[in-house]
Amino acid sequence: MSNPAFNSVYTRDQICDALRSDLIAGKFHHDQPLRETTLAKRFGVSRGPIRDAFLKLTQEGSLIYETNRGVRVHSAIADEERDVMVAMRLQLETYCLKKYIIESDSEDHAELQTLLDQFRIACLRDSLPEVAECDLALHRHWVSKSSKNLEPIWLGLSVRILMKYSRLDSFEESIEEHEKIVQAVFVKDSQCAIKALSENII
Amino acid sequence: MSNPAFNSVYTRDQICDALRSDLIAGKFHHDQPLRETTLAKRFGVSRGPIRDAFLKLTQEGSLIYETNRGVRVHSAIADEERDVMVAMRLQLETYCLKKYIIESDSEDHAELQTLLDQFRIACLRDSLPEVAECDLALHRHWVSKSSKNLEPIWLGLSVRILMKYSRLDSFEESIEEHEKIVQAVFVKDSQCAIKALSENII
DNA sequence: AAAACTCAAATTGTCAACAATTTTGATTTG
DNA sequence: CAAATCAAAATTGTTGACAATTTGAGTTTT
Repeated sequence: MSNPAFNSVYTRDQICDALRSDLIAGKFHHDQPLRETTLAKRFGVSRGPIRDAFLKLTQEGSLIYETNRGVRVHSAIADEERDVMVAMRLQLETYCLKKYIIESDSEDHAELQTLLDQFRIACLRDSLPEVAECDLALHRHWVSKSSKNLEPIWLGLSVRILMKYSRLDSFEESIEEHEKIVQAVFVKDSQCAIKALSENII
Repeated sequence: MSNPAFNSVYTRDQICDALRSDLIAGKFHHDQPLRETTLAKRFGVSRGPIRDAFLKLTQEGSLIYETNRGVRVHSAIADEERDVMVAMRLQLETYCLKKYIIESDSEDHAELQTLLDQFRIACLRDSLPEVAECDLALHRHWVSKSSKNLEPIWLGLSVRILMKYSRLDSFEESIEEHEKIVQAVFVKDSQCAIKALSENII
């Protein structure tokens, strides 16, 4: 929320990421319109980069665009639709995690450990936006390492799924789930990792 | 390819659709960079709308964007990745088709019939770009009617899958497959429609 | 001849201004 | 008073200009 007017050199992608975080964190209402000029001021840029970010987020599915009317936050998805998305995401991540276990080296594992630590810290802080972001970053790690082609598809799914439940019931439980996955990855136990993953993504 | 300079009032989305068709039809090579100015001239607009279209296509996954270097056509996906995408797409369309069968009215069915006819014509003409486009339009019909939320995700998957095989082996076979699906839809035989769908999406 | 350097050309990034459209609020009309 | 009308304000759409960056050809240096 606090964006210093000075030294604000936001790139397209940074603006996009910042807005996505806000969306996941539920800082905007459903159907709330987002105004180009308002955000241009907030990020200290002109409307061009803002429009770019809007288009990306629209394609991801978290914003809706209508000609001459701009974008607004997407309305909530139905439980049924969410179920379909979850099943698709699980399919995608299962493939990526298997591949990751085979191909990852110790450097990757170190990075994974860091992401897990950050996730744990966010949970302990009880900060929903941070937890959601760290959750996303953790999963993104193995997806991104496994397939640059699947990554954008994964992101679209995950954002919508996270938006639906801005409420992760129990943070402690969530830590345990992720630790289970990462542990299985470290010992290269594919089957166990997939099992833990399918319990996490629901 | 032939775009009259006069009366060229392309909107963002039209440009996006036109480029997507070209991409699916294989009119650009893999890794070929797309230049903003070149396309701006072709569509008779300034660079702004072209950038918008690039961003959408990038998010869909058919283009790759690098800062200060613009976009280029995405490189081919691996067979493994394609298999994952196909499985995801099938899952998504299965849900949509079931829902469509329940909810569609006679007006929808008339539209569906039209799309099927157009697909048949394109096949008989032996024009790959047209066939690909009609194929997409047909499937898009029931996806779009069933879920505006799933539509963008579906599009991203389908475009990449189609790009991989710009070669549909047999057009006659493809007609039959689609006729089977549509027939089952008309008589509201969900099970049969899903079966035909799963034979079509491979 | 290969590598490093220089500078112009091509290309993308950003912006501010203006045009077109939609929304808002006040006013008129029945 | 409700509905229709109209003008002003807000907002998006598009453009051309300029800045920043990358690319590529030619030159120099080793």
